[in-house]
Amino acid sequence: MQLGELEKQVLQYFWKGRTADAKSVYAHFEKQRGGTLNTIQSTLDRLFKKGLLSREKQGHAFQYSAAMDRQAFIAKLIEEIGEDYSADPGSTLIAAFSTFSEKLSDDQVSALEKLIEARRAADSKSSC
Amino acid sequence: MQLGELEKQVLQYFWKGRTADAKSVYAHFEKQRGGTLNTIQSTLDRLFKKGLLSREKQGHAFQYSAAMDRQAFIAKLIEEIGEDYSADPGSTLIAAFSTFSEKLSDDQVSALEKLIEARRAADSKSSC
DNA sequence: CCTAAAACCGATCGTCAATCGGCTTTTGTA
DNA sequence: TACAAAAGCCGATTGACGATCGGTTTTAGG
Repeated sequence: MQLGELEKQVLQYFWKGRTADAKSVYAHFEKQRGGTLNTIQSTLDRLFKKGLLSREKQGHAFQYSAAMDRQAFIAKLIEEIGEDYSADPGSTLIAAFSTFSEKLSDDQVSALEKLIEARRAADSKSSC
Repeated sequence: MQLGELEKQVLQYFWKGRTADAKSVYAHFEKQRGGTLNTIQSTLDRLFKKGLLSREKQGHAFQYSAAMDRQAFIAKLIEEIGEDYSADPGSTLIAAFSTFSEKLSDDQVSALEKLIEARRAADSKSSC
């Protein structure tokens, strides 16, 4: 899932938990980058078609909101990396993430361990 | 770092630990996908310019090999995701990876824990 | 120095994001 | 119900970039 620059920025905007129509999004981005309402509109449409935004008609306009949160999206991207570059996504990614972890602080590594511990606890609960 | 389909395949080829010139790479890919030597050559060149392959002249031809292994490359991609989609790469990625870990088997989660433990041990050693 | 092999250059094609003008559809209201 | 504004949708264009390959230049080795 390769996104363009504007698409990324718009997604970030919706990850703040907002719900907005094209006009509002345009109002937000017009100041910092110019462009026209139409550009925003087609970007919203592209993101919708990619399944990254949800929308619902409300009066005149569609109200858009994030279809998945940042965390889920990033997890999806990580998953894709595995599919693209590895025959055995699981284990390769694990090793790679370990390599990546070299750039994390001790605190962050601790946080990761806690999260894994938590998911493990949830796991054993659901399987009993 | 977005790669094209052929680029990915060529990279995978070199991750098997091989060193090869354009002709050899072409011999390998010709059967499965056709194309010309020139196509392979320019793909090798693109990968070289992207820093993903190293090369060294040997006689007539360049001998190419992977500039970084699969693991390092994937770690790099994960890092880029953080840069692209998060103000705070470290912690967001950690949370996202935890989400991703839901798709891993218990064994794989254990493996990850072991790797992190190992990296932690290496860490405390180097900092003392 | 000459020649074959390899590298390099440049053009073309396909895909896709960004951009935006203009047409169509929808909706609220008179 | 008819109409005007608002919003959506369509199509064209531009700019990147990977894939592809023909043709020219460079180079290594005899």
